[in-house]
Amino acid sequence: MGSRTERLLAIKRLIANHTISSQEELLALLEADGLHFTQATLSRDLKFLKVNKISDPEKGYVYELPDQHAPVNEVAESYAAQGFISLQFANNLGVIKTRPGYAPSIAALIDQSNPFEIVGTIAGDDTILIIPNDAVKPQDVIHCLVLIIPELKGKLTK
Amino acid sequence: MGSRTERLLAIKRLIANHTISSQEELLALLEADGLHFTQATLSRDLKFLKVNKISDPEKGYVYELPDQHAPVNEVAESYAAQGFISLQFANNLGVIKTRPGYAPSIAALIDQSNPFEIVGTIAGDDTILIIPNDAVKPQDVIHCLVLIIPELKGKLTK
DNA sequence: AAAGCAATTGAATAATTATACAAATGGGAA
DNA sequence: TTCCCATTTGTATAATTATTCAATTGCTTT
Repeated sequence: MGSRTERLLAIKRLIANHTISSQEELLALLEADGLHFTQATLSRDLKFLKVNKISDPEKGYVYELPDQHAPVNEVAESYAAQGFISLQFANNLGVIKTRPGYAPSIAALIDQSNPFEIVGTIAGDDTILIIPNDAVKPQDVIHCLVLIIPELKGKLTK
Repeated sequence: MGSRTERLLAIKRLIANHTISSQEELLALLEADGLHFTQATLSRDLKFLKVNKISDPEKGYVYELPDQHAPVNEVAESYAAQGFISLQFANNLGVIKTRPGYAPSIAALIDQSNPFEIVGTIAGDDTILIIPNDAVKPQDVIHCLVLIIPELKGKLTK
């Protein structure tokens, strides 16, 4: 079951919280989390996640998650954030309630950043259905949404 | 003389204008420009220039220049741009004239982004002296300043 | 359940990038 | 100039990352 997804989530979390400069190093952290696999797989995962390697004053180069925070203009983003009302989960499906008419624009933001955690969204007028990937838990979806629309931070209860 | 600097400038220019995914590839472009040296040197140069390698939909990963456009807040930037009057060169020294009192804040922006082309700046009240690196030509300094303060584009005559 | 197919993975290895070390180069100071 | 010292560079090699290929795993269909 969800082994690959679980691993991908762990990789994202580790890169977000640590300063890591090689696959070997990341591999060790994953081992410590009980996830056991090889460098070849990790190399493929990093490529899949579009992880970048950027200059770091301390460690030369370190891994960095791509900007989920898409290059969409900020106006669209704060407009969308304004329409957000709530997020709830039923099993692992997410349902966002918005002010009337806001659902499509918020869903568009999510679709554009296209995180692997979310397979797709369906927007009506004031409701969005979020379909998470296998083995992705509500908490992961929430984490993801905050990266996409920073304004949501705080509005999303755990 | 100025061979290293010339090479660094060429590397920046090539990375800015091409989509390059390996040192070997970059090396070939430099050869085409008449610059001849080895991969080891290139590796060191890329580290020196803090060039990043980021995910690219077409070529997997490609080199990207670091944001000279520093993480300073945009307010400071547009404020500074507003005070700019002119830039002139005497030999290879640059002199920026600003409205009274603006020199320090503009100089601070330049200092913060710390491009290798500029060794340092000295700001009075309405004048900034820009001291370029060996072999760096006015055109390179101009190119550099536009990256740091985009608002200057157009205001800077070649 | 068995067959078929696509997706995932590991082991081995290829390809790429970084570095140790020695040689060369480029200024100053005497 | 000559000596010294620091910087830069190439060669060879180490370290790191990507990929090939075969094996395995997971589903779907029959």
